[in-house]
Amino acid sequence: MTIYDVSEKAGVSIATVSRVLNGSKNVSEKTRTKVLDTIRQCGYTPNAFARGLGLNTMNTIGIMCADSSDPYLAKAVYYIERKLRTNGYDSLLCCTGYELADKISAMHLLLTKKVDGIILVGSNFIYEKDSENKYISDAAARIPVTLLNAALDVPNVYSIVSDDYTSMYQAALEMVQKGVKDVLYFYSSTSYSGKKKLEGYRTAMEEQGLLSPELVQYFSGSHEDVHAMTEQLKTLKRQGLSFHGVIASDDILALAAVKFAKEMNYRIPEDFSVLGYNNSMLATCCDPELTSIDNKLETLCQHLITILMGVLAGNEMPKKTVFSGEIIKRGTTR
Amino acid sequence: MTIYDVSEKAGVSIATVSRVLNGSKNVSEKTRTKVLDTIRQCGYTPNAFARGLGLNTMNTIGIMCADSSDPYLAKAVYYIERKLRTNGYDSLLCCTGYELADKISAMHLLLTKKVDGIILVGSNFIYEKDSENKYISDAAARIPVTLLNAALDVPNVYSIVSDDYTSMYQAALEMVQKGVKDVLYFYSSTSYSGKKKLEGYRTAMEEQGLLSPELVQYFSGSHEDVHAMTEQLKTLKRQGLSFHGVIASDDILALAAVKFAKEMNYRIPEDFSVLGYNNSMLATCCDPELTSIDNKLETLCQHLITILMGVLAGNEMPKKTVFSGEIIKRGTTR
DNA sequence: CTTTGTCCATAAATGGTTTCATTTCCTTTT
DNA sequence: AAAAGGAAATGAAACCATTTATGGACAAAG
Repeated sequence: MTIYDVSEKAGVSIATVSRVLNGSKNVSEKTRTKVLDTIRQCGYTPNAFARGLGLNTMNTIGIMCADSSDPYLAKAVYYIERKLRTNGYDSLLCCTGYELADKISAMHLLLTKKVDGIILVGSNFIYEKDSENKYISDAAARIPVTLLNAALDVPNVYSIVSDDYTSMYQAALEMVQKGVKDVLYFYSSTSYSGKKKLEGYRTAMEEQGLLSPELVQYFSGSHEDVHAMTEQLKTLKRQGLSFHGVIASDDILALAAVKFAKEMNYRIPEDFSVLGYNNSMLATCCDPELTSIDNKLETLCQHLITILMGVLAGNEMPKKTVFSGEIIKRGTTR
Repeated sequence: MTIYDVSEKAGVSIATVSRVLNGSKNVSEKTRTKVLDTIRQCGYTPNAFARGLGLNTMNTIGIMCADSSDPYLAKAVYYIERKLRTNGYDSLLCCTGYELADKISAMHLLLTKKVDGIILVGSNFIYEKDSENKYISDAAARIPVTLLNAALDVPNVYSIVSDDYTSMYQAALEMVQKGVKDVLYFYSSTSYSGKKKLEGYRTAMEEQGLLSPELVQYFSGSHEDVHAMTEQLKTLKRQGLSFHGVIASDDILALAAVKFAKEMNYRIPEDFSVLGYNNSMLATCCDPELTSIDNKLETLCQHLITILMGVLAGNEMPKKTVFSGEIIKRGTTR
């Protein structure tokens, strides 16, 4: 069943069928109903590939995500996909992993498939060196690229970020002011937003004259291995490091800190404070429940889609948008 | 830059360029290198839409998932996407939500986009009535459909399931045999696999003469609302229901049960046993850690892809494959 | 009688793949 | 050595299903 069959059956040209299909103005009511009837009768649907060829688009957006099984990124992908589809776009998902080479090849694949835009979900797509971000600017030379939780100042790249720096700065400041002097920073990511968070903590502690290198601890193990995280904290304790609060770059690290505190028989939050990040489901799974920073993921995603749709419609759009986070106070802080 | 430009520059016909591109046999080594050189020189890439039109495929698989932000489904989507791509297929993701109407329209969308196959991730796509599953058989009349964690006996539909019935049966039996007589079943899903799990519990309890309707409790609230889950258990207790063990259809429900037990000052597992399902990250986040049933998600996904690839290659493939689960013993059971 | 505007058909363009026919070249036979 | 046969290499053209530009027919208005 092709547009030719329809045109023949309806006794009009294929151009007229196309016009009816696309709601073009110059079609008489009589012809319109006649064509629509024929289409309904024989259940015709336009061939998507031919349509793509003619229009040079199939209304598809490429979503790149290092690991969509990470709960936070999964939520982002979910929001983005739903909002894209309500805007008439479909999502081609690429889980790239964390290797640059794999990201580059996934990017090539999406460009080859002729998507209309690319969304990079998560801060791990931006690297230190400009040369390592070339794959992004190259793509942006062809189609708009949007970044969630990362920023890059390059033409045709649009960044949507939450103000992780300030969130962490305030969180650290608050914890110190509540009397926790030796606050350990526990992190597992050196990505764009990972750096911002660390910077926020550092600045706050420095201003209070409390910054110490041993209090900044990197966890290099698997992202889901709560055991190993707890173990690392225990080892630090055993080595004589004193800390009565943990600010974590992530709820799961925070959860490990809570586990650690319990095993040490500290009272939470009286003897030991913990602060997480992302305000994920884990925060309410924990006992006591985690105080965590919410970075308004859905708002970020909504805005990202708005920006991308604007760009695709040919409008001028802001290159970088910053949203502020919010500390959700629960049981692990005073 | 089209295939015509390349053919002109290389002094051959477009057919030859196409043959070189697709690794056809009948091309002399001399022309092959000449064409490849020209292609490299001018950085030509075939137009994906034209290619799709010619081949009637763009090597894309549609993935439908009610809620890809659910950790379990997110993991499944992640595995599936990665494995698809290593097999040369891309993933068009559709998060449908739980409404049948939305599933149907997402299905239409995927068919319109001419994907080569459809994967339904999660057991919530199968309904009681045959008429409600019509959207699946309709799709299967056109392209292969594969089901993860659900089964449907319809031509061109391939089901990959874990044996939830037996897993639950054994888990319930074991708990009873360890001396927990009043085991409450706590569930939140009435999907295909949800029913199988409940059936497993029911049969085991019935065989022991311990089945009681009040011990089967449905949670109707939000999937992430641990509070409400715990609250429901507390209410039951307050109403005089006696239970010293909970078998949950999901780790998060199990986690709520652990919270409940702690608030009641029960010792786990001495006074109170809990068993979860999915062996998710939550299981090791909990304190004590959850005993949980692992249904080998990655194996299921791997097999699903193998089946789908086989079908797409034109091979005869098994219509239904069943894998058995495994109880991962941790701290919440004796 | 010309102009304007509406409606519609024709034809070109989109960028590939594939089939079929033809040429080329090598081997075998006479 | 010439002819025939066959396989490999190549090109021309058909085909895929649409959009869009162009232009023609016809009716109403000036």
